[in-house]
Amino acid sequence: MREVAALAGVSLKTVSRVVNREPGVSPDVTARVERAVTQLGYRHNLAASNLRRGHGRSAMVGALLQDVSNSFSASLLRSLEDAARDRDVAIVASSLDEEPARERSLVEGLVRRRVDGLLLMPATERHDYLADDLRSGLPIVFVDRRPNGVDTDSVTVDNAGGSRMAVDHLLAHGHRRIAFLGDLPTIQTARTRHEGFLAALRDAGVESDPAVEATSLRSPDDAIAALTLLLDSANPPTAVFAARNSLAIGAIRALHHRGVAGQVALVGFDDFPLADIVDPPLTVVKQNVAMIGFEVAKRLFARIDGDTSAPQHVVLTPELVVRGSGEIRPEQ
Amino acid sequence: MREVAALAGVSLKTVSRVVNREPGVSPDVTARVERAVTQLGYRHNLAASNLRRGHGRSAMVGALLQDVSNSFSASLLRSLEDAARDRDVAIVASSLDEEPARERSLVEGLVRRRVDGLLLMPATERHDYLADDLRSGLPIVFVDRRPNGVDTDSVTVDNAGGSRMAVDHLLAHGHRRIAFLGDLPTIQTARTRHEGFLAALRDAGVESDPAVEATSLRSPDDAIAALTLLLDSANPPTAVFAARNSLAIGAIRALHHRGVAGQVALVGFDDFPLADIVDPPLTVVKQNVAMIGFEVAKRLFARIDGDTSAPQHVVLTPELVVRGSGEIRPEQ
DNA sequence: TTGAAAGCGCTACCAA
DNA sequence: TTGGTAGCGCTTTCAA
Repeated sequence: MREVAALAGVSLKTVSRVVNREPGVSPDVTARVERAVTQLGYRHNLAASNLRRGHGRSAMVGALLQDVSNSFSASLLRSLEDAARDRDVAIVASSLDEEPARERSLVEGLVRRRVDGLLLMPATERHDYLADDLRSGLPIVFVDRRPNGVDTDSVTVDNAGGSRMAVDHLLAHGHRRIAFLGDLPTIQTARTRHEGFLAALRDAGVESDPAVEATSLRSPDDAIAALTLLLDSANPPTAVFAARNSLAIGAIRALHHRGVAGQVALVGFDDFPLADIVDPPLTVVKQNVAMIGFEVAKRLFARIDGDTSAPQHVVLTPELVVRGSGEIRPEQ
Repeated sequence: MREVAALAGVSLKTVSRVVNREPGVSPDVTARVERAVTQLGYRHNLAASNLRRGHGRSAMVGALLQDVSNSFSASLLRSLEDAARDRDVAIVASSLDEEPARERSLVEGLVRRRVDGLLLMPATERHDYLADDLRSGLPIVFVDRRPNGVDTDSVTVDNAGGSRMAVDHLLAHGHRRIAFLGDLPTIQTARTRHEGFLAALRDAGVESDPAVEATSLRSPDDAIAALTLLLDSANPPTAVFAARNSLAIGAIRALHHRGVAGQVALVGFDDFPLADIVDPPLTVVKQNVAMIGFEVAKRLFARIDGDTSAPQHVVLTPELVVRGSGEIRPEQ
């Protein structure tokens, strides 16, 4: 910048004015400065600029997702990006992989980078560690899971209600022996979905059987193994509720391997691309990801713009999408 | 930081030493400073730190993908992230959506943020505009598409060769009338895939017919419309080559709608999750995304670490994955 | 082992 | 309309 000023024969401050398009610079000088800028290949340094401006803003927000390569996280990221674009805010994205330690160190890193806000799909159980940052004014919006130990905005879906929809649907189609495939019970959403599953059975007067419930399943392969075991058991389930999309995918594979793809009913939680053209087309409880992303972005940027109202907890209702796999009736 | 120094009764410099874990501070003082840090909720400011350090590094890299919510871009992002994690480098991710103007403005924004390097899946045709930044030492690695007008590292796949594999496979199964579904010819990879398609037919002595070739298809819906039209024509194709994954998805839907899913052969370019459980399982030419991501990250961080050797152009060979849809023979 | 002063690149404030 | 000076939060250099 000093060089630009020298070359254009003006002061530093004037260059600053031109670069920031501040009013009150003669066209003549503006042109001279701009020529010098391109000639020297000068690049404005945003970090230094923001430092001096003092407002402590970086024009960046952090997005801490579970896994940017999974469709749910990726779609969320995209929604946030679309909202951030108009404001020239950049997004720093990272994957947590359900590892609490990683969450904490990534949050730390983002705070050091002075992000203006944080989208957090937490891997931790308790969030007290964020209290300091929240108090100092860092906007944090939780997504998919609610904050615990601190109070800040969140956007979640009604997981228990979603499970209930799935189970009620299977019950309505005559099933009484419904397998449950779920993720780690330490994960809030996984736990709630399991509870919803059990509650729906109880309310219908159907006895649940832990023998057809598998939890702590982390991957499609885990789901394949678990479901295959159940199918091979003496008293196999006639229907399956897979409480996460990757587990539904594993379930589909397992059903295919065992050659019972059209005979055992299956409902998944969480839609995914192509769920309508797998064989048979998958009935799912769908979370409206675009809507979630929209709400999250809305909250986050409202906070960044100075909204200091009480924390809001938006809970969206998922929707049952009927496609075929969930309407298979039990044999005989 | 000043407050921390005051509270701990030491100088600024000493706080700096403790925060950066520099050696040569007595344990006693270290403890006092750390207590003050937690008490005051002090957060180290990385931007200011990097500014003063002068090396101009930000510990961030930019990733300019086509669309972070599509599986190819998202997987690439994930690979880069995994490589960046060990180095405590953050990733700023954005989507280009094939819009050249957006690419330029996003690059500009990242340069102003002084990212240490750039992963670019370009939306532009010519890349001369990057010359200044490259000359000034910004590492840029192109992925999926090669640079044009400037020379810098790239990691791509052999698109023409991949198309050839697909077509040869269909020819070997007796097809002579093969439809082509492709994206905008302005997109380098789309063009090359089309050329590979034509070359394979030519080499096999099969005459190509523009009537069964549809290009400029941007979405699954475009592919559905185009293929439906072809299927309804007087002389419909017996096989389809869909030169991008989203077009293959559209093709599957179209074949289902027309009830010819098991009768018309289909090969896609680019694998995607679940391609093995759609109906029929999709035969594809697969790009090894993890490998691409690995190579990209390797090049990028090598450059950041000061590698100044001549630009490298890594070309990976795709692989035909046989699953069923591509082995359907023409009727009669 | 600790500290004082200078300055990274930039902009706010005030003066000309 | 333009310029000088001070200083954002931090680290470097050199001295104590």
